[in-house]
Amino acid sequence: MVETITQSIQDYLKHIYELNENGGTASTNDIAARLNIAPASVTGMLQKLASSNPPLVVYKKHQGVTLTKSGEKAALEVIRHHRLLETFLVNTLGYSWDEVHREADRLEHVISEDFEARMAEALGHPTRDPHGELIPTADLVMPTDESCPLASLRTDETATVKRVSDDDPALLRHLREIGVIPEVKLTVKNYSEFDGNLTIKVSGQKSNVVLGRTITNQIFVEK
Amino acid sequence: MVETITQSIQDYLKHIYELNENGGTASTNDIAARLNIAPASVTGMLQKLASSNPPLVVYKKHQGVTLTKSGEKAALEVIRHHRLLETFLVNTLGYSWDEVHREADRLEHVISEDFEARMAEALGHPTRDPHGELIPTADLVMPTDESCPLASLRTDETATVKRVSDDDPALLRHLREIGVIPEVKLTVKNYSEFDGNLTIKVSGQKSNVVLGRTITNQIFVEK
DNA sequence: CTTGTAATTTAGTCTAACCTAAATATATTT
DNA sequence: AAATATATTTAGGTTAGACTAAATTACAAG
Ligand SMILES: [Mn+2]
Ligand SMILES: [Mn+2]
Ligand SMILES: [Mn+2]
Ligand SMILES: [Mn+2]
Repeated sequence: MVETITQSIQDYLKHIYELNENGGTASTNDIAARLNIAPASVTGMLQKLASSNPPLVVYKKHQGVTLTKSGEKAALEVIRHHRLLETFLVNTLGYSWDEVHREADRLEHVISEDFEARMAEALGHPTRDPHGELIPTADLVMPTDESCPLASLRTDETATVKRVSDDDPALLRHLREIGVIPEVKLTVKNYSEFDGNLTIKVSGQKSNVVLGRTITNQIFVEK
Repeated sequence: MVETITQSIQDYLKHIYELNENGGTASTNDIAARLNIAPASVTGMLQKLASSNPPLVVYKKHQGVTLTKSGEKAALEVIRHHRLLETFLVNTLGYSWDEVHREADRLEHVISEDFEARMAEALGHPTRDPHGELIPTADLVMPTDESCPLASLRTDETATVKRVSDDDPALLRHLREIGVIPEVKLTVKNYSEFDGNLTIKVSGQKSNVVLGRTITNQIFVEK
């Protein structure tokens, strides 16, 4: 009696997965904010996901949710679709990295497993999408991510950009302009105690850039 | 007050377009059969499409529907998506021609106009899909089709295959095997008065094949 | 430990798109 | 022209997934 995983449910699971990655449990409000849906509607859906067979989330009133094993598999399936699609759109159809997210957000729900496999094959089984985000494997295992926010670095530390947040096209265009893309090396020239600004030397760029917390929290690096 | 054209409506319009191409008006039952939906539900939808703003179909009780100009544009938009997608799946992802229809039937509703344009560009603005069906132009005009059913040919007539019906994967695999694909030449060696069977010599194939009415009505040729 | 605020849940509605069963209109035979 | 068969419509109902407004619970600060 495995109920159907609709497109809507897929989006819930995907966002719960991402919230779980950071904060532990995903709160009703956070899910609502991400999905642009009223919190009351989210509560209804969480109850449904928790009492489906098999349950997709673990839910206790007022305590948010975590994914069950089944829920996680379903989430990783969608995330794999999303990230392979983004890679495919960039490599095969010449999209730029700030344009792919919205397109992938719709396509992720309708491609077949065959389509997924053919993309992976055509792309040479990539492990990261154009924003550097890790692509779950075909058997739905998420590789471990070693990166930390650029915001956590201090003066004189050097690191390699691994991934950047993909949901703000304007930010992505800006990052491309200042050369902050995956696998690029950078050095922190200065840290400001007061506002948290970082002055950064990006490898291959002439002039330094100063980046605020909002941005440096969306860039992930490995030292 | 242009109401939203949902995925469901897109499918109605697409099938009404194709029914209009043959029979003039599309009947409730024919639409129902094509969409696998109860006739009563189709009536409800037709009433809605007729009274939307702008109206998408012309509907008078018990007399079936035809598309309005707006309805036709919306239909051609979906059909263009569908046929470009089929071409793209074959050319870029190595699908065989019997596998593409189902995939395209889902994707056609979710790709952006940008995706459409990029596909067309990448494919060199094709005019026919893998089954030989004509692709509406970017400004949504359907090229005129000069072909007639193979079933209408008689002994000693020669013609070029232009397109074949795309919705039965088993038939498509069979046609590929006997060499009946677009742009291939063939000659009618015999016509049977009784069952309508045609004996065909397909260019490039060793032995003749005998094809029944069900098949020869789904193959379209130009003399 | 009380009180105010923020988060969450409940209750009641709405819409799109389907369904079945019954009623009615049209078409085909006799 | 009537009788029958087929096609279509009407009526009433269901489900998924959203909404708003009101009620409740949890949490933080005094
Ligand atoms: Mn993305
Ligand atoms: Mn999505
Ligand atoms: Mn097709
Ligand atoms: Mn479709």
